[in-house]
Amino acid sequence: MVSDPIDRLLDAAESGKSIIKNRDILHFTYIPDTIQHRTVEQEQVTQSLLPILKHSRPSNLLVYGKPGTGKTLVVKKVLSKIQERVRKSNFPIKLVYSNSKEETTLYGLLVSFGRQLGLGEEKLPPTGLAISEVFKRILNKIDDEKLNAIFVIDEIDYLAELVSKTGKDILYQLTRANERLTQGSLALVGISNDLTFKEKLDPRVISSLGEEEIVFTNYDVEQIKKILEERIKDAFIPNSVEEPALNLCAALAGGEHGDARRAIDLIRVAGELAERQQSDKVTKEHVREASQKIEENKEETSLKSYPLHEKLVILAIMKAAGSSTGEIYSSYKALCKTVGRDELTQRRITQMLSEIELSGIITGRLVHQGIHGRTKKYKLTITPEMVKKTFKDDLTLQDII
DNA sequence: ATTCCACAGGAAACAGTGGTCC
DNA sequence: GGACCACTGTTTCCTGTGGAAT
Repeated sequence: MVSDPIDRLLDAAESGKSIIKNRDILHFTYIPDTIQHRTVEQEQVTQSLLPILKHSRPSNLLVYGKPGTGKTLVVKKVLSKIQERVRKSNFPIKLVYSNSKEETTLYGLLVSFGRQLGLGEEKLPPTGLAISEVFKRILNKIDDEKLNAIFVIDEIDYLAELVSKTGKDILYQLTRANERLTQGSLALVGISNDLTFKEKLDPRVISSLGEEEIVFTNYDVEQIKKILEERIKDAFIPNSVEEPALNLCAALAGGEHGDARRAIDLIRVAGELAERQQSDKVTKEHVREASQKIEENKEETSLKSYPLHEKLVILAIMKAAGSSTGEIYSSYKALCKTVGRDELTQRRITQMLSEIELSGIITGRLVHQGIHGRTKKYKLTITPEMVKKTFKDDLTLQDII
């Protein structure tokens, strides 16, 4: 009897040889207790939002911390607790959360706020209005319903960037909104990964936005280890994660930025790998493998998500490794010709190259060649096979790979 | 000491899309 | 149906640059 490979895997999965008993726990945001190592910060955040309980407007608040330090979770937890208490006292506060990285435009961010305040499509169309008009409608809504709104703006550094790029001073207007409100109030909670982002802001905004500031320090390796241990206790069957594996996991994530999110991802993937290999323990090797796999996945997804011209540029670099912008550009032009697409200007391609460089798929090095001018030499950081593998599904590219 | 290369990369303008408002 | 708006991806124009060659 020949066993079908699909059946074999399904049988194995069903036979209960899994060492992860609750997968959900292995996601960063799952248990509120992820942030139990953040008691000081929890207190600080609560302190500064306390005025809400006394029915007055709290100070604006800025929260800093590197990714995976639990800052968003803390803010959300505190606010939801406050909201719960306030609900009983029938003092209407309205919590509004938005992430400026997900809402890629100023307009989108404001609309997302408006939606959460209960403005429907007819009051707040998804496009077409002037930003100042959207703003006015939001303020009117707050005033009309005598709301005490709290806007939580996650990754506010992105918003600051948008503001400086477009010249529309949304942040300034938001901080001054209370002067225009007669019935309601508006408080801001900004969350940022970047401690230096304030430099980009208008000083007037800084003074009112930064009324209170709280910094989340990075987790150290010991703390990450504790966090992992707690998760492992609940998510894995007992004794299925070897001590060295745990240590390595904490070291890898702690060494980077003290990123608990990454640590938890790592142990989850390692656990899944171990299961797939029918191993009953998660070993150091699994963690190493997981770390590598996460890297590769990142590369693959970012490669796949590039639009056509970016892909052509990457292929051009691949065909002429270690070459200068000029060479890449002519190689790119040739590729455009073979696939029958109009080529973009060199200026645009230089820009693309720096964009791709940011993602880490290629690296560039500025070289001065005396009379031969200066140029930037690029090369791939991933293997050409990887590129070929991910691009081979793309019909337009099939001929040139 | 000057010149001059081969670009880097900033700023602004533009075209096109998809929408509102009156 | 024309004026206006936001936004994206691009083009156009531009200034700046370190060191080999002269």
